[in-house]
Amino acid sequence: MTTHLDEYDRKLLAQVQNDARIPQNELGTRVNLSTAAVNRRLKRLSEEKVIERYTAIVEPGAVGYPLMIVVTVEIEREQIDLLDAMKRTFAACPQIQQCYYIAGEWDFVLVLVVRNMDQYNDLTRQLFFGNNNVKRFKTLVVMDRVKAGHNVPVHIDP
Amino acid sequence: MTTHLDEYDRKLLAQVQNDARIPQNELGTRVNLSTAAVNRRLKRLSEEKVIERYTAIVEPGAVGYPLMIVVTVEIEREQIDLLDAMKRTFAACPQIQQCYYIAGEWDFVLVLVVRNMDQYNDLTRQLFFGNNNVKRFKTLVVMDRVKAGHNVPVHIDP
DNA sequence: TCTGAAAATGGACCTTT
DNA sequence: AAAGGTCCATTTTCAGA
Repeated sequence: MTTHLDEYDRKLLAQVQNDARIPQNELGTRVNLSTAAVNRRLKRLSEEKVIERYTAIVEPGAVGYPLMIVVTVEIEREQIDLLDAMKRTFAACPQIQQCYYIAGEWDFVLVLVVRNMDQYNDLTRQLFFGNNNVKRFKTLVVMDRVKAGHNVPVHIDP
Repeated sequence: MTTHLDEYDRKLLAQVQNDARIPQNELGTRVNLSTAAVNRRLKRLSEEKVIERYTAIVEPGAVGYPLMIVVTVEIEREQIDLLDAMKRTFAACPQIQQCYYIAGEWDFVLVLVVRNMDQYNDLTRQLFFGNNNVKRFKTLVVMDRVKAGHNVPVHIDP
């Protein structure tokens, strides 16, 4: 397990989740640390994989993927090798942004972006109709991305 | 609409989605541009909001939020002010990472992270049972985060 | 925490198409 | 005009004392 995170670490994480390009001296003034201390802490947080990675969030519409779709998938049999193959297939599909394996009525939730409905139809053929371990799936078309991101609350209480 | 993106832009976007901390001279050698050209293009992509923002991805388990849950929500009435109020409530909840307003059987899909089931129960009271515009909701507990991110495919064909 | 070297960013200016 | 390249000043990072 990770070394316990103190309040400085939490404040830093809150900041860099919002904006990863704030310079370390500015972070220092915001959280009341020297630049060097900020530098060491961020380095440690990356090394310990508390910070997994840094990324640029691209607006899908701007690059020609204006349509977002959530899909729930039920499979036929939860045989381990079939399951793993399925996970690999989903993970390898560039249009699939997120894939979660879940407990309950459904087995997978996918979040994906596509150019248009035609492309989504093609994908359903490849991923679902073309896979005889898929029992059924349900398509939920996103009308409004109200909130998107992977920000994790880092404060003690809430 | 945005100025058309050329192949350089697409290559740069692919790179910075994977790792936003690659220095611009390294990006330059990878895509065959000078550092200054890379700098100018990234600046433009940010200004045009093709790049929405830069962020650090934090591992939820490392900060005490090991449990991820997907929730589908059906509401009673799609009255515009009620809907907006609901969106604001969901957007303001720090445990909710993503909130999508969708067409079809359900009205919202939420992706959230919590410390444990107790905290999730508390949240359901606040967000769902405590809101009389929520007709019903379904809880999908994530067992495996197979793939997570917001990477958008940036290449022309696929 | 402070200091300084090395690295990275980003603007000025000139050249090419 | 639009975009690339080189050069250089400023800013940022990051390690040693």
